[in-house]
Amino acid sequence: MTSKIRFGLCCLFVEQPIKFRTATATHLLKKSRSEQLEKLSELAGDNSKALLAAFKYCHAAGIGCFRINSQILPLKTHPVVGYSVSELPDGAAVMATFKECGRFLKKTGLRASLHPDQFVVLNSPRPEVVASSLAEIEYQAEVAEWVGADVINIHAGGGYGDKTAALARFKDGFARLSAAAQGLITLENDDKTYTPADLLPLCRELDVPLVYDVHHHRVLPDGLSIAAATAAALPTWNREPLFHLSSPLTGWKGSGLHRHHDYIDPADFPVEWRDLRVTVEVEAKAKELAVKKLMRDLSDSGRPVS
DNA sequence: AGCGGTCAAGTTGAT
DNA sequence: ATCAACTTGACCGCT
Repeated sequence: MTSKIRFGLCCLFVEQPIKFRTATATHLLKKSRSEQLEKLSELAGDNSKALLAAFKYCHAAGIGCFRINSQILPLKTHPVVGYSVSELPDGAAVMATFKECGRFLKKTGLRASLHPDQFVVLNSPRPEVVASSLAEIEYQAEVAEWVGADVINIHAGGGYGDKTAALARFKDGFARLSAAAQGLITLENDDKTYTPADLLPLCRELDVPLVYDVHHHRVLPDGLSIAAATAAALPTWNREPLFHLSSPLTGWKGSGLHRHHDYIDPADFPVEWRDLRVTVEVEAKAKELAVKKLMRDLSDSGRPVS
């Protein structure tokens, strides 16, 4: 049975009429500052309400975790149009709705996470990249505090031809985060550069949990079995462990390996995870339909297909 | 209403 | 050299 597994939905819906809005900086730059803030306030207000709807849907559907889009507060840390919520005309209402999301989370036991996107690179050799990355993480930590999210998951960054030096730089960047943000950061193995074996020593040293992405591990293996990587990842967590699962678009042979399928092939669900009490975020293009189908597939048979 | 061009940001690897 | 991929298409301006 999979009753102890909490499945997570990532950011979006395909069937539910729940939409998150955003804006482009190019468009906003044509407006006055007050017009910019008015527009951003409208988007932030809509998104805070959409987030509450997303939480309510997940809870009702038996989906145990929701990943919040980085653009929940659009362009929050943009160098020109960026803003603080208190500047927004409806800032107080926006914050109140986020805090209502937090109360819903606490009441229901739903979990929430954030995943800053590819532009957040704490180990970049370029100071301006690190600076913008720190700002983006601190913004997401603020949102996390309002809504009670307990994970801000990032990748270690680039390799730059010397992974040892690059991971040392990661530590420098991490040290510059606030204590609150440090307590939320997790590291995920990627499909290009950093394997679980690369990251586990760093995770242990910094007390940062490893988000074990089994798809990335299958694409970029390191000699660790799935069982070994799972067993090593679990003790890095001081809260419920969180893993990632997806299926390749075009099967495990040939190209297209890196791309995500609409749904999850239940055979890709590791048997090693079956009896764990963990969160598994489902990365699939069919979104809530894929999460619900996977839960159905795994419970119908009482066991993952193998 | 529909459609095409465009969108803040980094890094890697396939073509 | 260009560009798609990444957690994800959405928005704007034109017809």
